[in-house]
Amino acid sequence: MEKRIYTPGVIHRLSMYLRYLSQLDDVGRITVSSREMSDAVNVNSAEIRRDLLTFKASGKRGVGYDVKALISKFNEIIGTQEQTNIILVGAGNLGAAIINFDALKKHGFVIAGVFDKDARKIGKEVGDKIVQPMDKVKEVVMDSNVKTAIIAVPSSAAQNTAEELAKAGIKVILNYTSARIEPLPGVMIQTTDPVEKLLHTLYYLKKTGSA
Amino acid sequence: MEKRIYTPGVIHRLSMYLRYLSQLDDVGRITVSSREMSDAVNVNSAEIRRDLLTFKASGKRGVGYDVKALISKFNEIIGTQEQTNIILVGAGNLGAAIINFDALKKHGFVIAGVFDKDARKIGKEVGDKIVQPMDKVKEVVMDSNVKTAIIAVPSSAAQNTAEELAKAGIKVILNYTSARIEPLPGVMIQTTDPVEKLLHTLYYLKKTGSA
DNA sequence: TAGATTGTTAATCGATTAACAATC
DNA sequence: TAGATTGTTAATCGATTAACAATC
Repeated sequence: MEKRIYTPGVIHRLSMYLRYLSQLDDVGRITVSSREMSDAVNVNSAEIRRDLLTFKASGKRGVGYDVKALISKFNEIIGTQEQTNIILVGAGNLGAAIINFDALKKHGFVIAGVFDKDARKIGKEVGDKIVQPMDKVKEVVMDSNVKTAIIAVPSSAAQNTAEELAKAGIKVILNYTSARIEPLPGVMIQTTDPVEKLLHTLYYLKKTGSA
Repeated sequence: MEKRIYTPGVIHRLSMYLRYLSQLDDVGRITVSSREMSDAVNVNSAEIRRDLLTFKASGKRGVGYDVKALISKFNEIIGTQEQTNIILVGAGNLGAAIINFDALKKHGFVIAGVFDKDARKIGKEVGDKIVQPMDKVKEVVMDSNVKTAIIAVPSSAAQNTAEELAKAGIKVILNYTSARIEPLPGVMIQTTDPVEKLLHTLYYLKKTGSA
């Protein structure tokens, strides 16, 4: 597995490149220039070349880059090969949406268990997973060597859920609610508001009068 | 309405400040120092002071900032007052999750209509909205002066949906799927992958060996 | 006054972009 | 060769941070 760590900005552009390159590959394109990629993904062509440089992907002057070579290079960097088990707490709409995102699978993350507090949800099938009660978390954490949990419960339940997860041995919590979670000893907490980027965009559109 | 446009970075920090300040206000705190805020939201205290400067929020040296004053200032900047109507296409899990985010409401965005192609979903209640068929989009766009639509359909349907929306008079599309949408004349398209930030964080954790 | 904390400047850091020689 | 496009350097831009005088 590629060991270098890139900034979020670079990784973001990388996913955009990948998306566009897959489209090209689908229609049988062999090479692509930084100019073309620039037009398609709206990133300055010099920046693209510099990115490709840091990814150690090289092209042919006067010709461009090999589409398939870039795709396999990028997939390697994103780390699709190595599987990482995570669990998901909260089988509501947001949780269900997360289960169904193939982007997670595509990036090598496997949802090893889905949990919910709501007795009515337990035993139900969501996506291709069966919802389990919270007291099963510990077992799954041990059995599947899980360190990371995504919290997608109602904001009001976020803090409680985090504390339960900490007790069950979870080391990293991705808080996918809009509530702040108080620090817990020995646990890394990352809050990611699910609509944040949507809001930024809307905010921008509103201010510029386009929305 | 405050007319200045701030960068996504600033707005992101602003929402974090707001979240923390509300907590303080709830427990009756009157003032807060940039140091305290810094500890709570993990942003350098100098940066916080500079942010507050650009927001034209002032404090008292040796004391700190007034909590309530900051809150109302920030709400003003985010533009909660002025309502903007938008529509949502796609009443699946992701769509339902979007409807239930009060963050949208809190920032002054009103979902004026929810639409879906799937005949089985039409007429059903999702959140507090009734799902309508796609051929009603035009009507709602006209009646409620809607320019902006959020697309939360399966990736495979994104392009088609965008084209239909363009025909119905939509000017701005927020593509909340992981598919790329080809440019459409007269329409601004913004793609926001719903799990992107989640993936970045996971990617980072994986590479550092913490996940 | 003494201690704390703001307001603000200047330094640093990192990311983006322009430009162009190298070379296919 | 002529045209195109990479690879790479240097310039620019913007965001973050350290530092500290002003002042509550």
